[in-house]
Amino acid sequence: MRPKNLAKEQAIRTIALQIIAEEGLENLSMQKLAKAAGISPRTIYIKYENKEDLLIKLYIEEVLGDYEKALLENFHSEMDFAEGIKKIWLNSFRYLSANRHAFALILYGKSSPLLNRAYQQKNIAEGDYFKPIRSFLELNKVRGIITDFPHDVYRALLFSPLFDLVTEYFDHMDRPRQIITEQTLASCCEAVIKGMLI
Amino acid sequence: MRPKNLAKEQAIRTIALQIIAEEGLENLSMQKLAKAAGISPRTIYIKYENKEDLLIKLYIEEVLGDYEKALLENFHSEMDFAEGIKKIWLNSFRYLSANRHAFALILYGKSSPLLNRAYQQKNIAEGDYFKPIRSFLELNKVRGIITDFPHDVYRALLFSPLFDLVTEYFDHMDRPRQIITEQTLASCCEAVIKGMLI
DNA sequence: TTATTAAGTAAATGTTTATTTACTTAATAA
DNA sequence: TTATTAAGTAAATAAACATTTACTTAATAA
Repeated sequence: MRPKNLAKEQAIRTIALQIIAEEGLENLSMQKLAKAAGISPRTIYIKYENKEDLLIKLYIEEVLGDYEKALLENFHSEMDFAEGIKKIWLNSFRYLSANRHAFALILYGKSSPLLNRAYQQKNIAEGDYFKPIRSFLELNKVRGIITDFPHDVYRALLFSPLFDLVTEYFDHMDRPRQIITEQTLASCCEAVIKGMLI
Repeated sequence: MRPKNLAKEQAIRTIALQIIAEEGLENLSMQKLAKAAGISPRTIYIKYENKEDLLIKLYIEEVLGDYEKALLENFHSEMDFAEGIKKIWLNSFRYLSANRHAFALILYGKSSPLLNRAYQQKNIAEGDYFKPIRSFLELNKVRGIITDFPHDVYRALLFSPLFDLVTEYFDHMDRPRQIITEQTLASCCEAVIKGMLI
């Protein structure tokens, strides 16, 4: 039996993310992807059932999976609160700024009904969101270190300003002056920490 | 000369937003839109040059224009800081939760390169973002009430957790239990205020 | 060596796409 | 009343779309 060419599978993923980041999800077509990856359209269908399957697997398994791994590096539920939050922010920023094409698909995950639905289903199956972060917050809540908010509020405070600044970071990179730095990010992180502390 | 039927123009906008919210921007086609609006495809081209023009005008002029108006209702640059922020949050929440189809396009504004570019160009032409909010923040900064952050950080803290919670609010409405309330939002708003105060 | 089998290709499929053509309608201004 | 004109329609166009068909290739196992 002829073995799979893993470089081709990788090319499909890489080029798909590139097209999504540069031209938008609404301009990704199977033929364009195949041509840009230097393969036949049929080859995409060896691994993926159809276009929706490709997008969902790319989003859930590849992109979110990788991001989750990077996010939690050297993070532990028992860390000091401020240290833990700073670790998450720095891990996120490092990963997302080094993977701007992946970041583009993460952003689509918030707007596209297809990807959004896939994410909800994953959460129903695997639990709401990154477990170590959930228990970290729970721990600091019961210890009386942070205010008792619903988890949605913790998540909103913790991730959304960070994502917003990463977007801004890329926008500025494409223009003359670059305003957002790791230091800007750190100061925003401090504000978030302050807002959560009792 | 035959006069324009304004109801048809309105239908194009309303139905376009509905399709984007329910099926995604990537599944909006001119023919689907025309059929759903009960008009001929040609009629869309009376007002809009092409599909991109329709999307950009819908986003920049209709949706963002309306949101900006709603946002600033009864808001003044000279307001007390906490009062001002709460006003913005409540105005936003009221508008966005009453206009979920518009909100869907606002979310695409953050992911779609087409809409994102249009937004940048609007900002270059008209100034970075909502002017009264900008001067409100500037005023509170020079008065020593809030920490001196770059404006991108203010914006990230002020708007992105709010948007995140509105998304969550809609998600929960589609499922059995509704968790996010105006009160949840208010508690997140308090955390944001706390994080910004000196 | 050769039969087997999945990987992979090029080209074709039928459908959907954005946009246009050729025409009709409904109002106004003369 | 009627000529004019933009609004509007239905149907057509050509390109692009997702997916499949029919075939070839490259490895393994016998």
